[in-house]
Amino acid sequence: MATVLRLPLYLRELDELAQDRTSVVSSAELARRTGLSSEQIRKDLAYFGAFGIRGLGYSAVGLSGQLRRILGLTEPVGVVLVGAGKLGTAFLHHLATQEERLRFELVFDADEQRVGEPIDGLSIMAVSDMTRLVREASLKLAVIAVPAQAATGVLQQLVDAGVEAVLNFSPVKLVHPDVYVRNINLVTELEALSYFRNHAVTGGSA
Amino acid sequence: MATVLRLPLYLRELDELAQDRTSVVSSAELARRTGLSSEQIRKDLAYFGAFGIRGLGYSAVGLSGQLRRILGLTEPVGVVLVGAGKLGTAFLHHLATQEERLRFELVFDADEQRVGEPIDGLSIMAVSDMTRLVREASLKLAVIAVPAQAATGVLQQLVDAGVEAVLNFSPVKLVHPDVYVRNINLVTELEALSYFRNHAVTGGSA
DNA sequence: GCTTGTGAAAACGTTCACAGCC
DNA sequence: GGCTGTGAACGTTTTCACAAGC
Repeated sequence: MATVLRLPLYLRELDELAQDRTSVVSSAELARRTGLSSEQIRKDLAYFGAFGIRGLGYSAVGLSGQLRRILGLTEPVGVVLVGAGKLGTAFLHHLATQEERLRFELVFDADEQRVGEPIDGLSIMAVSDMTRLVREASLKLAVIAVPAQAATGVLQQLVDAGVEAVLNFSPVKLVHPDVYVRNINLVTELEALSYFRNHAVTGGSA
Repeated sequence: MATVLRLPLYLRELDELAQDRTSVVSSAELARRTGLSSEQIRKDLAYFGAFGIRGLGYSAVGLSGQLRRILGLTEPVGVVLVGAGKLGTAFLHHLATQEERLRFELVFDADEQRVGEPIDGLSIMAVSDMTRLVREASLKLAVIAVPAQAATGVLQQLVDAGVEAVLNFSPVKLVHPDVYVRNINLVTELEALSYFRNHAVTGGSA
């Protein structure tokens, strides 16, 4: 659902506004800040309930709390990273510095040589221990950043370990009947850019 | 247009199949390989013309050529990277090793200390020279991987330099009337994952 | 017989317009 | 008066069903 992908965007703005605990924000103001339309924001929020006050707007603190509840981010959520190559490492670092609600707790890499290597406060673990360690830590969210040929196997191992949602950066589209997989293919995105350059389409998304 | 975002996916599979220059592939086979439905693939391809042969399928070599033409990738395309932090560097490396149709030709970073630093065969340039150098190299595609507060300014400089399409990884949604901007917000994607974990939605996208 | 190409239907997402409420 | 919440209109994307062609 497209709506859900926008909630974190709102949350980000609200948390900034919520530093003044009394601040009230209108859908128009959120629209300005996020680059979306105000009616879209109202529709998105109304889908989950009536959080606003007519004539006034939304309480920043209140709405932020609602969104955190909806997203399941009321307390920090642990994430497992598989693949400590350049991309995985960059994502790990990105998250460690930019986001406190989500936290990588385990990192795995297929390269035995690198097991034990410290990386942004964590230590690389061996994939052979993955299923056990992920299960023991009760991690439900995973990021896959491994080469194409390893991706399918890694996904199955993660599902076996109890993971319930996966963000996949490997260049193969992963699908699994039991868990939600979101695929992001960076090369594909860039190649598609080339089309839009030639066709002067303006605007964009996400 | 959703169709365009899938063309690179087809291209990838076709190029693998096209190693046998006589190979012919059906939409069902492409569907299996890409995780999409066969009718979707036929619709996508039919949107740009009738490339198949009824009863047989599509010539891998022929269709690959058509898609390259449609995407504007018949010859290598130069790309400029702005922001040589962890994320930008990872993307640079990723592209250098995984994709020969697109090639980063210039890299910029705001940190003066890093100007001249070698990076995957390129040398980091100063942002102060960006507009001039990008224009001289006639680059039309750009990737932005800079912190939020710098993103808007960088986008405008790139547009001034003649860039026509942009892939933006900074956490602010960029919009510009004159060029196509595709925004990818990694933190947002991961936060949304948390929702899908809690709601047992299966499947995924892109 | 097998597979493409396509109109029609359905699902999904966004925008519009305004009634309802503070 | 101002802003939310929502039904209706619109547009896009996907799925269905099948006729057309090798």
